[in-house]
Amino acid sequence: MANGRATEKRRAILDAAIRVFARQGFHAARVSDIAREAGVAYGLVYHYFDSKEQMLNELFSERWSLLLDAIRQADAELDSPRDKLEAAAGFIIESYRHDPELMKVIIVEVTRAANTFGRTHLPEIRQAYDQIAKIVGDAQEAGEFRDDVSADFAAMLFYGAIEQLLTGWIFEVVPESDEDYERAKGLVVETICGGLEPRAAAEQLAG
Amino acid sequence: MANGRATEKRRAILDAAIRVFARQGFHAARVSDIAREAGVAYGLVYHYFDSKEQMLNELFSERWSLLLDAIRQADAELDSPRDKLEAAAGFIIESYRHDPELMKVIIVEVTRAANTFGRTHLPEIRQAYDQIAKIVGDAQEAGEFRDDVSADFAAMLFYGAIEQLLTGWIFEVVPESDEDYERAKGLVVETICGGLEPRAAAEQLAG
DNA sequence: CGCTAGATTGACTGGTCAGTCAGCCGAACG
DNA sequence: CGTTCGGCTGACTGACCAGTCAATCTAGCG
Repeated sequence: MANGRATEKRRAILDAAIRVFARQGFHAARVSDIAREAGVAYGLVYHYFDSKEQMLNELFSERWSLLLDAIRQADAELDSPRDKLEAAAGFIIESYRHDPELMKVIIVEVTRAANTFGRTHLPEIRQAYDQIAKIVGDAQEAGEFRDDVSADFAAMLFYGAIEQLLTGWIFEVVPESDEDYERAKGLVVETICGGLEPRAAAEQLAG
Repeated sequence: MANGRATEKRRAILDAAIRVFARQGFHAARVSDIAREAGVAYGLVYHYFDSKEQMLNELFSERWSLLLDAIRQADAELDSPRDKLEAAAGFIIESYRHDPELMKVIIVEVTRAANTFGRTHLPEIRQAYDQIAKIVGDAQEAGEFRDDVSADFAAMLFYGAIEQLLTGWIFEVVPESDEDYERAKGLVVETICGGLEPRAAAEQLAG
């Protein structure tokens, strides 16, 4: 089927773009590099995409919507805020484990590049951020988290911490083991929540 | 004095570069923009600097060494790990308050751009990072911080959290007040330390 | 088999800019 | 007043590369 073939080629180009963007960075990536990597003529790239930038946008949005869904689902299906946050952190870390090149591109070229593409995607990025804030806010109302740290602020720290963690993996070239990933999921949440949760026992006893 | 004049011009170019990099980002910044902003002929830029990149490198290193000194000094002169971390966070936040454009350039173009210039400056960036880890590590040995979270890991979260905070200020265009800055200093540390400090009272009473 | 439409090709163009360079200006000095 | 030298000028060059386009190919259809 011609249509199927065409779709395959389109995908091949997009996948090649991930590899090239991850290897060279968006700016240093030439469209000709992507074409070569995909084993395709230069012009074909422009048959399927309007511009180099559009490829990056598509890669980002495709993946980011999955993240938004995952957080939304975690918020709906889980009870404790800790579990929710762990699910969110877990999804991001799993995304990296599953496709480090794509996550590298997303973080380095979009999420952490807020003056170029991040600008365009700021609304999407904000959504993830707001969802975390909502989880924290709900927990505060329920008395499960202390409320002297604003939910937005807490979300920011949570998000920044995870991003820094991935950035470390991406650039310090630490060869991460499966245990590292698993441990990290728990530790991020444990470290952050330790500061967010009221120290019930101590305060109740003290007060 | 001719020499003094020359030095002045050099500084003017560097300052113009800060403004232009902050406004347009390093990649979109043309050397001609910097020259115009500095009120200087195009060629003069190359009289004082070898390349556009060198200007960015110099801006970064100049400021970053101050940060390293500040953390080192805080570690040496203060006692509690909490105070040390608060001094570190405070210095970064004050740097932003004092010269937001320069900090924007440093964070956006270097610190968070680890595939381009961050690569070059990774050793310097790592030093800051390692100093935080040392503070945490010492606190763990002294029993002031829990030791089931590795010092490197904690440093990463601490650092990522602050960077995200500044990034938020930089891009969300939240008009920050002086109180915001002051509050943020305390809250970052309070939030992170809450998770790092052993809940002494509770555990002692429980155990 | 001839025809059409979409897939595929890659040479070419136009615009952009970092960095160069040949020479001008003005202050200090003899 | 002439000379020198560093500061200073801005037009120019060479390289690079995103995006275009006219031409070729191929699959399927009547």
